[in-house]
Amino acid sequence: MRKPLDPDMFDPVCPSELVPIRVGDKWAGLIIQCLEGGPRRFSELRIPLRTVTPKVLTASLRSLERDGFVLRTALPGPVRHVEYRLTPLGRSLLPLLATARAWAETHLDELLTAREAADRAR
Amino acid sequence: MRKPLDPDMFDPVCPSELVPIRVGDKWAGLIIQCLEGGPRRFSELRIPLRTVTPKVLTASLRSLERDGFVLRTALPGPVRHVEYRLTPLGRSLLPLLATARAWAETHLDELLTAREAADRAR
DNA sequence: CGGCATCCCATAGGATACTG
DNA sequence: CAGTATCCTATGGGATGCCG
Repeated sequence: MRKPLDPDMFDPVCPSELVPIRVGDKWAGLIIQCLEGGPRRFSELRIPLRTVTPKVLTASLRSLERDGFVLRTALPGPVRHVEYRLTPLGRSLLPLLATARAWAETHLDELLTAREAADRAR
Repeated sequence: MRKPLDPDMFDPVCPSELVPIRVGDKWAGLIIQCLEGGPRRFSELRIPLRTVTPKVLTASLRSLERDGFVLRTALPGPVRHVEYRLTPLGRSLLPLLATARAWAETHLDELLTAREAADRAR
């Protein structure tokens, strides 16, 4: 049984781009949280990540793999099947990502308000 | 009495660039931690931040100000004097930055080891 | 299915020099 | 002192199309 992913995180209405906290590159944080519930395949990752292109997703996964956050496993068989899973090191980032999410939930609108006011003032 | 800053944070031997956690732009996290101990002037910030150029420091401070993390105050008087201080919103990032630092202290060498191994394998 | 090859562009950020 | 002004480049990331 796989843990469902928080839908808000990928909601274009609340783009993570506005959150001034990033883990790795643009997609790494989301990827790691996608993998929290267990291994995922390449195309499974593309679904919640909607707008990510294969090239960029590959690059991000390779980077995560290189730094020991993610383990890539190509399963044998007639059909091609590749799995990505978190390593313990990758899992060590989960509390941080949860904290970042919590920060965003309680403070992001303050940021937005301040930005709006600053932009209106000039 | 101003709280001394952690020297390791700015040590080129442990460049924060390797830490896959960023708050805002390249310098924002360091700036915020520089301001933790109280208001600082422009040129005071340049000292721990050693390699930052004035242009980039200005840009980062403007961005932090725009988003309500930092308050800029130009004090009156014959000599020019500008102070930067954290707002409550800016302070709300401090626990996050502390967590990031803690992560780096306990896991950064794992990352480095994994990266080294991955680079040697290819 | 799980990518890679190619092209392209915007932006971040650094170097250097100058100023009110 | 606290910035601006210019210029320059690296790279992150997107678009598109092809492949075993």
